[in-house]
Amino acid sequence: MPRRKQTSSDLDAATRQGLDAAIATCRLRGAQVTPLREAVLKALWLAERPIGAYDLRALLEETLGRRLAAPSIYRTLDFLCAQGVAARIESRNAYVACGHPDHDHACVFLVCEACGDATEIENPKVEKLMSEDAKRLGFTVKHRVVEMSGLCAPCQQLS
Amino acid sequence: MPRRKQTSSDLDAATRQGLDAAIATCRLRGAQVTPLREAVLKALWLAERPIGAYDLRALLEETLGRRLAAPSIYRTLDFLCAQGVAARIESRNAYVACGHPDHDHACVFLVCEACGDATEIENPKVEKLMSEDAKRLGFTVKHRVVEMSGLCAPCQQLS
DNA sequence: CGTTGAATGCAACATTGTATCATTTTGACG
DNA sequence: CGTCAAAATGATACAATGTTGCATTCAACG
Repeated sequence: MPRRKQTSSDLDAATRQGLDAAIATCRLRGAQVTPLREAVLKALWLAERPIGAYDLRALLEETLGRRLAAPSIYRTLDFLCAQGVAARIESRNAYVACGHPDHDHACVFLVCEACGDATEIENPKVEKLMSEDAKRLGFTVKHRVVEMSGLCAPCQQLS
Repeated sequence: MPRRKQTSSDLDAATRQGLDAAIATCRLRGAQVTPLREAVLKALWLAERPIGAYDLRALLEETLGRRLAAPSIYRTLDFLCAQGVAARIESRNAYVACGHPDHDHACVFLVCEACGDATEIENPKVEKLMSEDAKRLGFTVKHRVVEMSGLCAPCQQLS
């Protein structure tokens, strides 16, 4: 009987790849990837869109078959965001798996108000311009939030 | 005894000017500027930095001398944000008076983690690049959130 | 005036996020 | 191995933020 990785056996190819890459990224940095952290990250990947901390908790309680306290969720999400393998969508109080964990970057999110989907893009020029603005003011940037809300292409067709 | 405008008699010049301009902007659009809305906007200007809805309520309860329900505050803030004379800082759950109400624009905020001050800048290039990204994806943008958190110049000196 | 839609008041509640401390797990080291 | 310290998790309670629904008041307009 062939042995398959427990972690990613029930995921499609792209998801498995992203998840495994994220885990590898954390490990390379010497960060502990505990079962809880892995489960939360996997749930984020499976959700495929931004999901609130409490919804995420409900999902996990289902799949893990046990109760999960709010602080555990938040701590884990903080960890994942700090590692760059997840991101918080500020305008939605929600979290999403991040597809580009390796290089330090500012994600730009396009969040559809209709379907809730979030598309993550990168735009180095935007980052550069923002950095220049900050530098001109002598401001040291720790974190960037760049989000657009509106209607995604598929949802516009429906209206 | 000279008659002075009640609204802005106890404000410095720049604040009075900004507040009056914001009120004028709303009126031009046919929006009602009620006493509550004016009081909230004035409090935002006086605060000079992002302030949470409940802190704002406490301030107003003090100056107005009466109780103020949470929904009243939120409705008023929603109105002011919709008019473009205030803005919500998503990464802080806070609100701030907006200095450029007339032209439709995406504000960029630099929020200092130490002193809490928020500097509002405009960068048409950033807006343009973001719009282009959205257009390329067929995404219709309704709202933009662009924020940077970190340390402002004065606060860096202290460390 | 009276009527109508907008704005506000009010109570209760829902959601989101934290503080604190006890307990368990992990990793390093002798 | 066994032990010890640090990290991670569990658990309870609570704080902060935001909303729903409905009653009431206000203001514009004929």
